[in-house]
Amino acid sequence: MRTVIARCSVDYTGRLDAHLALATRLLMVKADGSVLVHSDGGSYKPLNWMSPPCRLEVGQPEAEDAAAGVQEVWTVQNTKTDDRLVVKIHEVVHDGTYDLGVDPGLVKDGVEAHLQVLLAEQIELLGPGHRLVRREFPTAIGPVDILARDPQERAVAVEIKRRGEIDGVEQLTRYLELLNRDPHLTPVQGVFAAQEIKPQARVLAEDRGIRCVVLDYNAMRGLDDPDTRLF
Amino acid sequence: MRTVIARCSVDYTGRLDAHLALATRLLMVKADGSVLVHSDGGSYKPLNWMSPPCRLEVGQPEAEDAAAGVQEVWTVQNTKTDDRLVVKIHEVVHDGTYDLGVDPGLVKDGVEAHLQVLLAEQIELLGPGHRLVRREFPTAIGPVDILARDPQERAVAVEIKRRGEIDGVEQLTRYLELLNRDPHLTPVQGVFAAQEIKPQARVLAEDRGIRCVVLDYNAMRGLDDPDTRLF
DNA sequence: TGTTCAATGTCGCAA
DNA sequence: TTGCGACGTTGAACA
Repeated sequence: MRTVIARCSVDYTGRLDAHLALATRLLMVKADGSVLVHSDGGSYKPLNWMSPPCRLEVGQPEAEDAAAGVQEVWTVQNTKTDDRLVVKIHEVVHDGTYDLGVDPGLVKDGVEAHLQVLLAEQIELLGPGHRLVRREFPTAIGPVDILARDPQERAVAVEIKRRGEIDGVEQLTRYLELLNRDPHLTPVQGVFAAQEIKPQARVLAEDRGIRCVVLDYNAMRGLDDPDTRLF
Repeated sequence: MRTVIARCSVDYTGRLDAHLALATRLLMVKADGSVLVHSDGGSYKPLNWMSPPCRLEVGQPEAEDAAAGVQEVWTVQNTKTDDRLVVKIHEVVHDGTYDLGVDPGLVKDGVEAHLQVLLAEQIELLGPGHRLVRREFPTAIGPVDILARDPQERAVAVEIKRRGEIDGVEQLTRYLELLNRDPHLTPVQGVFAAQEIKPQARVLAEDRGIRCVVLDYNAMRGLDDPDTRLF
């Protein structure tokens, strides 16, 4: 990992063309040759960057640029596409190289998959007397998150999202249409389950006769076997 | 802008929970208090981060952590949500603070919009005798990039992409299906115009009777009024 | 301020 | 490799 604080201008050519006027910025050069250009604000997204696989070449400026004060020109060329990043460095404020080693990586918890496992374990959150048929119930257009039976043995198809929005309702609608063609299943009740359900999604779901269930992730996890916790 | 190279562990709690085991990483602290945690690889996305608005507080470790070698604990709390990032620092390899000033910001060029304007001006790139009806021709599912008429006055719908891939062909197909329902327009010829067209996209387009046109952006811009150039 | 839509999206998984 | 969908998506345009 190399970090350079430098007054520089930057040009990107590739899927679009983008230009950064002369200013002081942080340049981050990673072990794989990728380069990030950060300013002192904004989000986690760099102002400009080059993703791997790519190669960084450091060269001398042409006469015109040299006359304008350019000390060094970095050319970062993607080795697979024709994307290119050119950094013209006018002044280096700081330059450091550090050995970071290999990162053990990020461990995530709380994604949709975990919600699905928890809801399968706690299927009565759909209502008393519900019974799990299976998770990832296969259909021609992909698996339904959960298939269950209600106390009257009627089929219930559940679509789970962390955040319930309209596209999730559309997805469930497609599943329901398909599942209802199966004489062993029809009529299939739809349940849209999410930690948070957007008003628009709720309206659309209920208009289509789909029941909405808000899941309390922390409560569900609290009931969960602690051995299955990730950390 | 402050950059710290440190051996640290990181925990995020918020929309999900995520954990980074002890390793050496780059911590970037921006002027607005936001923090990025980068490893020496991967993409431009940090392993973990906190977006503004947020506040960084530096504190002492609890007894147990101190015994495990923690020197310092950073707590980065989002001031609007309950998202929180906790960085436990075991060893600082480098610590630097730099004044970057305000960034003039990114100037983008060559996006789809500019190609659209240029092609509208140079509509005969579709073939001699073509005539522009309008850009952003409205349909129920969104505007078509360009609607034109060929020399025989037949409607031509154009979808423009910088890089022509399959999803662009699908998009145009949906527009064509809709436009062809209009008796004043049907039959509508489809044209898929891009600086570069992927072989798969070309095959799919031609299979559907959609014509492919490769645009030479530099040539088109050369014919354009230089006053409209961005930089 | 909230909503919708594009992004140099990125990332991960399965076919 | 490619296709598909989720993302702590982010970010901008627009109502």
